[in-house]
Amino acid sequence: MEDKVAAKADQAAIASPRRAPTQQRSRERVERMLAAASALIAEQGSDAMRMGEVAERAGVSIGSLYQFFPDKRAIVWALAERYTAESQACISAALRDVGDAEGLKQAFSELVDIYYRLFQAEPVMRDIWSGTQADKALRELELADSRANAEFLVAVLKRLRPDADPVQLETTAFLVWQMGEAAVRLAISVDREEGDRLVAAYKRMALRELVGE
Amino acid sequence: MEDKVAAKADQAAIASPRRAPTQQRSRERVERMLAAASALIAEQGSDAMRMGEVAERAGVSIGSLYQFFPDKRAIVWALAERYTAESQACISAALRDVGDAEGLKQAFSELVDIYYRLFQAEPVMRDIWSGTQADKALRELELADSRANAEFLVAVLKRLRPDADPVQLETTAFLVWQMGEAAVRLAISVDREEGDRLVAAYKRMALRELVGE
DNA sequence: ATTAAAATGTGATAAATCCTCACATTTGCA
DNA sequence: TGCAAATGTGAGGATTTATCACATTTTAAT
Repeated sequence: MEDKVAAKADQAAIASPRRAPTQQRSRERVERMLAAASALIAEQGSDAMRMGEVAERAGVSIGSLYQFFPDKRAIVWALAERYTAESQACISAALRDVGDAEGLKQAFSELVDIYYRLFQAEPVMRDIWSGTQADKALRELELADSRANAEFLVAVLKRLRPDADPVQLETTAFLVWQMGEAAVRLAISVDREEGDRLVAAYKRMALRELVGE
Repeated sequence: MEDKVAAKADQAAIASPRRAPTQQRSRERVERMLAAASALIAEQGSDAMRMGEVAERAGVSIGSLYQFFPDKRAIVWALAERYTAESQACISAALRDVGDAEGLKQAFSELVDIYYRLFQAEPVMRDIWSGTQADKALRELELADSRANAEFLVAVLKRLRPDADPVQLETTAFLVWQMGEAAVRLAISVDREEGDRLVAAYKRMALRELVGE
């Protein structure tokens, strides 16, 4: 019985490549697979993406695909991981040098804009982070990513308000960050004009919470 | 070619029962189908729910199931519609008699608590509104529901601040409402203690936006 | 260079699932 | 009563994921 539980826990944790490509040849092929998947997701969404089509477009057999990805979700996960790594670097850089409230306003506003534009321009990212809730592993990746990003925010807040309750700051930052992701997802699912208004409203709300107390 | 496009557009719009049950017999059977689906979703989630299992548990043939529901999503949609209808009535009642800022605080805080507890207690609702993003039709149902609920809030705000920009009020209410749904979904996906803190933080943030200006 | 082992590649096919359809039965009603 | 509409059935078509036994290529040790 314990085995079953352990196995289930692993299932979510593994997800990544079933077998790491060590040779040059296979590394290139895996790249082609990811590129093919990315293109198909952009065209039809990850749900409509077919493994056979991914293999065909990557110029490999379906067997090869499953050699490196244990299942369909693993491909999406792999793409999602790249996005989170990239965006974390970007966010960390943007918040690293913030020293006062005015700087936070600037940096935060800019980050929201970047995120908004990214979602508008990147169908793959949009698809992955919109369908997130359906996939347990992806959901957890997103939560972990969000927590990591919120930490950057917490670091800034601790500098600006050293006497505030740390737990309170953590909660606020995490909430504000998640609200931001939700706001952007919402904004891209309505028409452009309303989306812009919603993002602007979110910015005001978030900044009021972050700097004005 | 145009036919294909038209058909695809309809596909999302129809969703509801393929054929309305007019006789008593079939109405009862449809209820059994929905009850079976509800139970299975509570046990395993809507994704793992199998049409064959729904039919079996409802004591009907798979053919009967498809007589009244065009596809799997339609069953989930039907359940979702009931929840939205119920909750809209509840929300409308709670906000109808609000006359001043203090009343709004009370009513809003109570609504958030109810919503939070509902998500904790209702696995079906949790499942449906968490996997929302994957299904275009469901996503639109949720958006429409959210807009309708935001309207109740707008009505209150217009009473409290008759000189404010109506468009601005709409935007704020819609955003606040969506953030609330996101906050509750977030809260139930972390441990209880953190979830409580997040909901409390959301309440403060939202109320500050709604009444304090 | 030889060769064994490891890594990689292939595609027919097993398995799971959704949904349809031709036909049977029951109900409402003229 | 009898007929048309509504309802009920479940085997089977169609699609798609994922596996597996076997073939080929690469690595590295002798």
